[in-house]
Amino acid sequence: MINLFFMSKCEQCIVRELSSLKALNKDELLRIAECKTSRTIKKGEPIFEEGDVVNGVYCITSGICKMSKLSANGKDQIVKLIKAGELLGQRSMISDEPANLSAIALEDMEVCFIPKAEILNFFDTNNQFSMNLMKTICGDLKETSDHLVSISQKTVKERLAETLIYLQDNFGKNPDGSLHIQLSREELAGMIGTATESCIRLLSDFNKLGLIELSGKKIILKDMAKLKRIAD
Amino acid sequence: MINLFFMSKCEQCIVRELSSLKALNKDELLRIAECKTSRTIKKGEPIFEEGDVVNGVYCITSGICKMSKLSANGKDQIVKLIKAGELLGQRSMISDEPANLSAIALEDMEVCFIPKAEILNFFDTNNQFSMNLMKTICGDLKETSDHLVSISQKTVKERLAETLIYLQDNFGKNPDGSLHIQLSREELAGMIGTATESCIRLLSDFNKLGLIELSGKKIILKDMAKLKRIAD
DNA sequence: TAAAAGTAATGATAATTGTCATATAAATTG
DNA sequence: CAATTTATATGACAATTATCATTACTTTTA
Repeated sequence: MINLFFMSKCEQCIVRELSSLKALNKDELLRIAECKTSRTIKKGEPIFEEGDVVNGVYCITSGICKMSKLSANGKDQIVKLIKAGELLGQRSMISDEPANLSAIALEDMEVCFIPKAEILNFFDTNNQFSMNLMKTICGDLKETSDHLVSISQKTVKERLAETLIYLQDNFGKNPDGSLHIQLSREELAGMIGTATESCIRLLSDFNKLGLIELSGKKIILKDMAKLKRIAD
Repeated sequence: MINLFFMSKCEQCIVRELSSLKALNKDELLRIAECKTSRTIKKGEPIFEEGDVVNGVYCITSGICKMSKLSANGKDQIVKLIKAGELLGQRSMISDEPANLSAIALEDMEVCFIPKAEILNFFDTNNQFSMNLMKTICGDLKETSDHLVSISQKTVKERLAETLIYLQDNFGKNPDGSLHIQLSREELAGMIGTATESCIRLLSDFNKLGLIELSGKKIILKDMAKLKRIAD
């Protein structure tokens, strides 16, 4: 009865729908349900940090987190954002290395932890699963390469426009039209790779030009066409 | 007899020694030897270009190439360098997408092409091979993330020092002590993500400070300690 | 609710980096 | 080998971006 309960939970889980785990059959899901542990993470808290040994994979059931790295000058570069339905920690598990990036909650989160042994077992016995995992990581690699080229070749203004569009496209907007994802100015600066003040200044410029609207912490994209033109 | 000949060639191949292919057994190597095609690429020529459909994987038998992407402003960002012993085109093969980056020879190269069907077959039947491939791609992902943070957070001067050290550590030096890999100033600028003139200027500065020595196209690293300190 | 702490906004200024022009050196070609 | 092209180097200047200082606004905490 307890097993059925857990199994049903994993079966209906958003992570199962969206991630590599969709290749798992009922038996395999049952095994996960039996070994997984759930955790709640509060906004601002880490799931794991750079250098931690992560002996498994985290499934994001709800919430959003940032994957970032502290650089020598003390600034936090956000490499990637992760939302519900995705897995976390796959790379360091496969490479058998400590985490290269910190994962910190941007809102309250629910995550499930699946131990490494379980995942590696599926990797060996379920080709569709390993192929899915592989494709996910390849997708990450492409995204990161493109991000690298963008940071390297675009101006801060272009990157800000690009990032605002990215945030709306990937995390949606609230009923009032503002970006759903809540980033501080410092975090937004960390995403585009610039100083906080430069980021704030450009947001003000965009605001004055009517491209966006700022009300408190909320950002509303007003002129997508022009933003897209700036972003290239 | 012909098969034995080819098999022996693949068995002794540097790519077999160094890449994911080391997991293949004699039978599997024989199959590769039978289906592979070899090619010579001259310096400056592409193996494939951004957008090309690459229906397999290239083994680099000799030579070095750059993986780069043309950005909107016409500059070529070098994302990665690849040398003998490595595989090329794995990501786009697995993602089933056109190449995201161009691969262009920096010196004359010898490459072997292995069709996709063959590789995917090994992927399904040889767990060690798929694990190796996975680890390679995970390694690439880590490297690219770190490169991203470096480009985003370090100054051009820091990145130049870092890149010069990287080039010496990974591609060695000639008998006269100069960097073995031959990059034009434009390419070096494309690696560190800056304008060609800025790159040239900083090389001159490093030269005047005695950190490096420039003689023609050759670059000799003279003061590794100081270069490392600059690179952080 | 008032004080404190943190976050956002803006000005002033400095440092970094890019662009354009031009000179010099090296490589290629007829 | 001279002529042409290409790559490297440098100067002058402009644009972008960072840093530091200050103020205004929000949120948290006592």
